[in-house]
Amino acid sequence: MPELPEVEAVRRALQPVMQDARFTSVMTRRADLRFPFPDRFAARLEGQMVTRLERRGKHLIARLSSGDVLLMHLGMSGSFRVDPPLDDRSADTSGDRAADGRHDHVIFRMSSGVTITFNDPRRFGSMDLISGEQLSRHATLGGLGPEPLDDAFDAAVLARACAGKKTSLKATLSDQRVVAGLGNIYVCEALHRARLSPKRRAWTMATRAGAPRDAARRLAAAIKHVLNEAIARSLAWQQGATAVAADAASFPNRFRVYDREGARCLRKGCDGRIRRIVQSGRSTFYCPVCQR
DNA sequence: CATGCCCCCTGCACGC
DNA sequence: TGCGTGCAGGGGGCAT
Repeated sequence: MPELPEVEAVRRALQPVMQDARFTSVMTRRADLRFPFPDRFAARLEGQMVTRLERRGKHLIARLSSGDVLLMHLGMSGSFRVDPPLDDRSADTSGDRAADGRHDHVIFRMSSGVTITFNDPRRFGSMDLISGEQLSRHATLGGLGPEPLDDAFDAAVLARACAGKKTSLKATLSDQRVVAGLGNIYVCEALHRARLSPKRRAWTMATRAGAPRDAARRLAAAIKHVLNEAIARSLAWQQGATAVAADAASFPNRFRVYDREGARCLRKGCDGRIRRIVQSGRSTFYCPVCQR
């Protein structure tokens, strides 16, 4: 389930092979992912150079020399695979890669000779091609909240976003309009690190007498911490893998609460056990002892 | 507007 | 061993 850290790791892996390279050929192997590919998708990409590969929340944004913008989303199961030019490949390519080509939906051949393949079993991912003009008033991207790793995102910003919100902290942090890029896993992790209950009402983070409460400070810091840590881990893992992986949950033992129902809380001095509840139809993992 | 819920889809962990 | 069932979740859309 790629969230911000995994998408950022994918961006960094793709950047050297995509940026400043042209699309030599583009092949889609079905008519849609989450929604249909736009008209003339391949034709509009071919011959264009990627001038920048950016990330916003969980979205990948490739700016093209034509002025168009290629928007990519990994959904829940999307990943990219980078294959070197044919004559550079070793004879034995069996083994390490997710060899199932059944879900290879898009194949980019770049002017550098590399092939970039988008694989997505569940097809919750998407690709869209829009003009730069459309990008500036894109409903979803335009509505995204701040980037949590930017300096501009701090306790005061978070507190302001929480002001007046009657919903839970879990639902609030999962809302991409509040802060961009968090998903189920890192919301759980950040709340645990900040010692805040996922059930707590969001408005309790709001400023008091103009200053952010301690809880808001802890939460903003915890969000940054868990994301930075996860990015480092994703990058480290990538080094040893052929696939540009995007499945956070496939890393064993990397979470302190997520998917640890019934296990001991890992906070030093806490003897709680991790509980699983359902909020907005999704699993929440937390420690009822140290998270208040 | 805010909020909650359903749905899309497939792989996988279960239970029998 | 094989089959059925239910669950996982990002985000868009819709009902309340």
